[in-house]
Amino acid sequence: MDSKNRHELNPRVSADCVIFGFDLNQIKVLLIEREAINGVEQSMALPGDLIFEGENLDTAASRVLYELTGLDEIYLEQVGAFGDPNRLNNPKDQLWLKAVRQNPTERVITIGFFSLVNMNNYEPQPSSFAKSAAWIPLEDIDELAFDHMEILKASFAKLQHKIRIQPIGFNLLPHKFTLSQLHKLYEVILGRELDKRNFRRKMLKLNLVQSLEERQAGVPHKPSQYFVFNEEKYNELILHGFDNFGF
Amino acid sequence: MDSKNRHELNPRVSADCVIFGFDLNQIKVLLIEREAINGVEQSMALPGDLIFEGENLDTAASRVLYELTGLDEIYLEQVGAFGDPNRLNNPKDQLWLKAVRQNPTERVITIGFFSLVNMNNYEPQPSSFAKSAAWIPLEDIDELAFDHMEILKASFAKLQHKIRIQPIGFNLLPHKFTLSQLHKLYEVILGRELDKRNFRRKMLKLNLVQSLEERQAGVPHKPSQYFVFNEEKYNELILHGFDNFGF
DNA sequence: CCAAAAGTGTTGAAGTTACACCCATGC
DNA sequence: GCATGGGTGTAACTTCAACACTTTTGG
Repeated sequence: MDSKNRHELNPRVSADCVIFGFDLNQIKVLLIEREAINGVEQSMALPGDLIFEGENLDTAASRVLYELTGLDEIYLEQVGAFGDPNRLNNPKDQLWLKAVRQNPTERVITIGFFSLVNMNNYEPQPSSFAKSAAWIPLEDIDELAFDHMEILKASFAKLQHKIRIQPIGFNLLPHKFTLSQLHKLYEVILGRELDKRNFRRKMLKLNLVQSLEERQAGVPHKPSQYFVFNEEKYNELILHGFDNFGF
Repeated sequence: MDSKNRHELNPRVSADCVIFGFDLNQIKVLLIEREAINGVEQSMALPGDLIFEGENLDTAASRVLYELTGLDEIYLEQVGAFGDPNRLNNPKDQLWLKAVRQNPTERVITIGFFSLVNMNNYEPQPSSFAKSAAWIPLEDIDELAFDHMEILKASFAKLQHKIRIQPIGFNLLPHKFTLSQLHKLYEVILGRELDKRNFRRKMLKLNLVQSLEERQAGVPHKPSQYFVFNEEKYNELILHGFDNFGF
């Protein structure tokens, strides 16, 4: 490509990120609140941006994530390209694009990503920029700008599928966690109850977690043991064709 | 988007198709042979094209498939977007692009698809156009133009994964087939032997195939029974959360 | 002592793997 | 009658699903 363009925006291609978090009770998504335009309220939107000419697609997604949250080295996975020619043509969305884009009617293909973050590592600042971000419970989201609802649904479907095959859920948890927290995480992602004993048995058999001496303190019930994720074991399992968590 | 542009090409986005076939013995891929440029031989390439401004991504992929093979209503699945800024910058590839593209140095993001076809429905015509197509055994392919090798690998990995979850393999077979052919298909896609008796038992238990009265004729061994794919049963299984073929 | 969540084993059913021989046909 | 691939059953093992009570803590 033309080297003169490397730091210019590519007006035809963007990256949008579905950022999942887990507050130990439910799945949340980090969304952008946008100012009303001419008095018309705007739906929330996924964080995203046009890519730079010299930029990889996943670098662009990482950049969006970093610029919003300051977080780096985050689990990120491409979900696919979304390119309906009419994806930006909703009148409300057009209002907004006219306010912020040089050429608001240009067709843009977006590449959707999802990422998994430990919510504790990012607390949205009230209106830190013009646009402010908020963690919204997944189940409360029923409308988003553009085709972002479609991207969100595809992302969550991929997460649901992938968590059964690879232990990516650990990216949503703090460094130390209890088995109950992990259990709850699997239940909310898969959308169904999992038998507590069977869950623990399977998880421990996989050796993906190792227990610490430390226990919970200050809880009004039997304190739970803390665990950490065993990365070496994970890498070993990946090599040997680990592909079934059993759920 | 600007309606004036609907029938123009979008110079920044293309669709490339990995077209898989199965000759009852091995997996083949339909590749494009390209003329040498200035005496420099060109690697084979995946069929693909820039998209039109008014065109959906999967419509563009279908169009590529249709223009090449005349086939319609083919199993097609998006694999993802491939957008390395240097993906077109190999000198040999640049030679070719200079010969065929208006702006050969423009960055192009491509959306990769794979499709599954019944090879009997398309016999490449020797040089039917300037460019001719050929079915190449998957295992013989070790070099392709641009980043097409990467797209091929991602596509095959997705095929391998998906065939364990959904019975998409039927798209590679003739309308009537034998269980041995189906068995062989699974073996070559998964890359390992599967026990004949266990395979048949599982497949029959799923009720995804139903036997015809008809048997093979003219074979120098016990003639095999023909089966057809049971689409109603498939749709029923999809609804009820069918997600494990058991391999 | 009460409420709350942590933690723990067993059993029956289902599914998976491994394995060897007879059958029908063309030549 | 021989070569070729088609077609079949069983037994040992592993995995999965279902299920209830005791423990530890804070208040």
